[in-house]
Amino acid sequence: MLDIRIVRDDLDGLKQALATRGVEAAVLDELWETDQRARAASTKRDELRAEINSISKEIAQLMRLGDTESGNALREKSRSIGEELSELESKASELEVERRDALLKLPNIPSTETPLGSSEADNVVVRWWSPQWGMQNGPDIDLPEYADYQKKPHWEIGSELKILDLERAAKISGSMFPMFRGLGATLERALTSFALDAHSDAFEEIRPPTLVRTATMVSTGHLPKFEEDAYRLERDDLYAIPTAEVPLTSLAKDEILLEEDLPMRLTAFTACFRREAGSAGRDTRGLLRLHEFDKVEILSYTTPAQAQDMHAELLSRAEGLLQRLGLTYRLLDLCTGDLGNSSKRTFDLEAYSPGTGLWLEVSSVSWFGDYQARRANIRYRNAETNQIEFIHTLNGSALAWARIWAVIVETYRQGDGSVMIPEVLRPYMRNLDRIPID
RNA sequence: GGAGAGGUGCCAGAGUGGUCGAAUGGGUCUCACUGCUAAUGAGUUGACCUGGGAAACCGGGUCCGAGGGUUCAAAUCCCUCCCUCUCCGCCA
Repeated sequence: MLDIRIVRDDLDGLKQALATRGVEAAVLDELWETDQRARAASTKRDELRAEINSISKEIAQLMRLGDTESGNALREKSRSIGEELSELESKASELEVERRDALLKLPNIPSTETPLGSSEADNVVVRWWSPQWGMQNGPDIDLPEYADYQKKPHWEIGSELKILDLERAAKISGSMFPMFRGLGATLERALTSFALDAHSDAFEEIRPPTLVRTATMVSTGHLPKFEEDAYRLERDDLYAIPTAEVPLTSLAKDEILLEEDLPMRLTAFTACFRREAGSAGRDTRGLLRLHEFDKVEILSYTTPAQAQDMHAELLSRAEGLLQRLGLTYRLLDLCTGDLGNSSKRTFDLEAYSPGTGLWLEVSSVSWFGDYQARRANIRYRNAETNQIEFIHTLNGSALAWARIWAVIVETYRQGDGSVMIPEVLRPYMRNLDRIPID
């Protein structure tokens, strides 16, 4: 959520900033108008309340003195003001709700460093990395050479090795729900332990709930605008989380933190649920797009001053995992048109899938400024000024498993059809070195 | 799911219709006293909205789990919901 003061103080600047993400100026004009009316109404409401408050005090005094006659006269007066007041109260709260709803639907202001653009085609490839060539800057990519036996899509490898059973998963839950079996399931579990251990030097491991209240979804910006994307359990008014970002961001909801406790670093492994409404048929084969997948998330609460360094830290942690897994990836700086609603700046990491020839998004590392902190009402006391300020939130996937699983089985497929296990995972897989063809 | 008890400021805890943003104790911070620590004494200490002011600050409003209602007036009475605890039931 943006600070309403920006609308009041710099409407034109805001129009310009949000135009880069497709917000029309008229929307902001309307919000400005609503704010003016809301403030006028609440000022008037407060005046009437003040009057009733002081009359009530007078009545109390008169009654104590036994002057019931004057008291009753004042009662009558207060009652008639009360009628006027209740009209104003409902008008004011209507306007306040209208203002809040409009404000909740506005996206964040992009960082000045975020590249301008209107769609994912305008995202900037910053650098890429492969085990063969190491780190390279710039958008021009020479892919490592892949053998023909690596160019088999993971869904074929998965059924060949009996480690992925999409048919039976569909029987159980429908399409786009995966089921891993045997060493395929073990691989998922190994990835999880590997990642959580990798962050354990600085991050507190959390196992949060996966079903959350409406307010929790609003805090991160997933509601009210993206209702269609979430699974909802209507009967109990709960939502299935699309990412661990949702519960972790609300961990400190309504709290005032001490500056000395910042930055806070949290990591969590959860299943993630996405309806993927509107994306039917688009890159949905195998594990490319799922309704349910596992992910390890890293998240941080910081002061505004710490945010930039933390963004770099989260990014390098996510990249570090990809490198240790030996997977080719590239780093994208998302443009204003492709940026997530709540984000000021986002880097995506895409791993290369030799089996499909696609770059698969496996991590998204975002800086949200105080946008989510305002929604969740998470603040801290600035030790220097002693003022209470909103914190900044940042988070990133490290990493999203189903797609990583896919890229691993393709990348590490051998000539004989078996899949080599990346060395860093072997301790988590009973020291096996390969998934054999049986 | 059933029965009961409860949710008040940083913490504990009083307060059953007006003088309550709220006693008291603890904590915090400041000052005094003391050779140091401790102890003692005095003072201090909420958030949010809004108007004024360059600012310090001043005025008004809201907030006693949340939302609604009764009343001239609600922490206090009524309704709904949420949460916590105890017992019972069920259960991994």
